[in-house]
Amino acid sequence: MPPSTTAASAAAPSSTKSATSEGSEERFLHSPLAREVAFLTARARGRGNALANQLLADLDLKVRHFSVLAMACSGTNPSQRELGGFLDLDPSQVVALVDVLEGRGVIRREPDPRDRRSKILVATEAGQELYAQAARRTREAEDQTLKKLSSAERDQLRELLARIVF
Amino acid sequence: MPPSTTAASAAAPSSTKSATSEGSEERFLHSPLAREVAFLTARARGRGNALANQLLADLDLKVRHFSVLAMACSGTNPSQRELGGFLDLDPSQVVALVDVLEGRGVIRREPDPRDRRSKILVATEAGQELYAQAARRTREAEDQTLKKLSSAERDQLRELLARIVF
DNA sequence: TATTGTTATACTCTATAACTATA
DNA sequence: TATAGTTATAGAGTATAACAATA
Repeated sequence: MPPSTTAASAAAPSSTKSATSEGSEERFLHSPLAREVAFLTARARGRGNALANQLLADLDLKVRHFSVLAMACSGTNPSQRELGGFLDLDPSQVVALVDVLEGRGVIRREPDPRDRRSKILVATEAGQELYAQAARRTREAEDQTLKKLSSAERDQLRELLARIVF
Repeated sequence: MPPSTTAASAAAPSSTKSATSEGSEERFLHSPLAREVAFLTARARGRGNALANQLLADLDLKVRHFSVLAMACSGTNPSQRELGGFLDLDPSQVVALVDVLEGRGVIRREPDPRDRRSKILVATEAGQELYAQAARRTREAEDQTLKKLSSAERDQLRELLARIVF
């Protein structure tokens, strides 16, 4: 998911919300916009991202960094270019994210035997451990996000989403 | 998708992509990340947003403006605060978006009889027309995004997404 | 001639705080 | 005292162009 932007606001304390703002949700449920998949996915990603960023905060990670770390831990040995393509990240963004994670010693840039221009991303020992902790938190975030769905419905949602994005 | 950000890059010409980047998608399909709903919704929102922004470009609209216009046309008479809550927009962002749309003469700020602090958003005649044209384009974008799904599957996806975000 | 990673830069989007007018 | 809208500002996130090394 990309990015972490809407994070803070969306996941912010809901304690201070006014009665008016709260009750209006129901009123808007039948608006045409509420039926658009684009709107629904945007909202889902906003909420999900916000929650995940919140749960990852104590590891000093954001979703965007987590995604890179996850791919470095996946055993697929992605090049920076490939990673950017998969995560919808600009090559320059990949550089910045990898710099941070490499600076923390959790991933490494390794030379590609097939192409000396390319750099393969792999996780270090410490990276695998950090990923294990982080993945626990993102699983918790997902579980909370999908709490209204049964196990079968969750699989169904995953399958439908995968079909439209791959 | 989200707002417009990832737009350009994601929807950009795919003609120049290297063979390596293209083929790697399949290799990453079995990575843990590809099974996370957060990742899938992020990617869906990114692609959808990019495509919608592209199709709305000739109307000089972006998804974020379209969303505000759509709500102003919905007959639900949202206040700016309510709109921000529904669209996950900061109050200050709402001001900026409404300024633009009001400047174009497609929506109006009307006084709230119940609360003189609040301002109700409604569409003008021109706004309704612009919305009609824009909605045609977003429907086209959605149709293209969901082209691999049957009608029943599309409804199912909408229903599942709605359950987790409302 | 084209591509990978990199850097620098600008632009968009988002978040924060402070102000006003109402409540 | 709290809320709606506004303003100004800063910060993330993202996109663009140009460059060196390699293909």
